[in-house]
Amino acid sequence: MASDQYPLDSATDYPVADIAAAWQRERPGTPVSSIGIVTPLWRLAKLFGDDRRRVLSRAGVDAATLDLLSVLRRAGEPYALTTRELTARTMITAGAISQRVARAEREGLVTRSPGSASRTTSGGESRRRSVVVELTKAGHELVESTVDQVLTREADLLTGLTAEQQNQLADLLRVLLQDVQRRLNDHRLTQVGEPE
Amino acid sequence: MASDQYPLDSATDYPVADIAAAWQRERPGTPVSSIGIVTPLWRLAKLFGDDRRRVLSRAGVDAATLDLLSVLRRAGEPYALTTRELTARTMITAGAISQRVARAEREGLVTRSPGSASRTTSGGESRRRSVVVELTKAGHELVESTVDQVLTREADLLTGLTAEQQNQLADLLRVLLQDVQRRLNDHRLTQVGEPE
DNA sequence: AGTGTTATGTTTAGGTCTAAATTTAGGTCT
DNA sequence: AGACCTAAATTTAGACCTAAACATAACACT
Repeated sequence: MASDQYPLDSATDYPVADIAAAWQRERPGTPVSSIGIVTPLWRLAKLFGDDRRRVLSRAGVDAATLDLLSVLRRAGEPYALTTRELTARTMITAGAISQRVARAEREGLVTRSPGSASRTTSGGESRRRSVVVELTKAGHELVESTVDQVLTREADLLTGLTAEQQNQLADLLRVLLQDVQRRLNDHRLTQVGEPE
Repeated sequence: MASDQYPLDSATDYPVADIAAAWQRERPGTPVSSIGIVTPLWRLAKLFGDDRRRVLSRAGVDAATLDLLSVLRRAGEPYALTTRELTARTMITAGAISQRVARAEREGLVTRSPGSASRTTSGGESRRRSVVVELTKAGHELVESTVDQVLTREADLLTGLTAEQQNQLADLLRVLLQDVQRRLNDHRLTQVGEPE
């Protein structure tokens, strides 16, 4: 049976509201105000992530690799970016990019080549050492054959909200994301712990 | 320098809107409607998760362990639950729970003991074999000393939204979460791929 | 009681990530 | 040119997770 393994229905019986209530009961005064947002945010991210992984496993790819390929594909011709640019667009560390690229290269989905001979590109940005990652034919095809499937699936999962609700939600998330990013760039943990 | 490593400012320069636009440009017809919700959802979950991890690393705990301890703490006296109950409340697989508990036990934060002699508990639920995980004094103290810190920090990160916006967002997320959970329980991938 | 079934837990293999250490190439300065 | 500097990329160690295989205790039924 499958339901032994999958926590698909997990936490269904433990609504987010109960968590805040439990803290209040156990530790009156606990600042629970964030729970109503942060917890469902995590749960939804997990559900969407797990679902995407399962959809992609049929195509023989993992979500991390497809993410890499998608960034390259979206960049448009010639479907090539430096490692540095990949890091900037991907929310993961440079080390993780290295590993992603190494895996994808091993599978023939991308190629890696020493970046252009520098010599200050047209602009003025002195690209030091750089590695250019480029989509191969196989990589390109893999994106083409899976992206619509993934995005269609995810759109389906959102149909529980009306179009208007979806717009509202998207707006709120956009605003919050921007603000949180700004905050984290400013005081990066500066005042959280002890005065030093 | 630290900013080499941390992708804290990551994707700041690549707004979510650009992703959908890029797909439209590269592959007209791609169903991009979900991107405005799913992508910021993931980014926010990652930002909050990374931030929590950093806050907790000062206290010498990892987020996964604190999550386990918190569930036990919130359950109230006697701060003990079976592995099965933990799995139900935690959104991760039974195997992962085993590992979390093993780690926490190794650090003296919880104890594990063979469950009660079954004998159909008061209700009618015939608890088969079960393992009871219980918070130790050290585990209890660790929760007490970190929870407020974590929750306060997260509430701070949300202050970019007005109280009303926060309520709206929480409502939408609650509705969506419930609906997505229901959908995943029904057709678990049933009609996604090829007809078989 | 004996046998099969099944709920429950644990282990293992493989994959991914972060943070920190390390390597390497391009630029700089004298 | 030679020594230094430093950005960029990679490697490594450790943590965590899933999926699947495995182990085992309780139950049910004859």
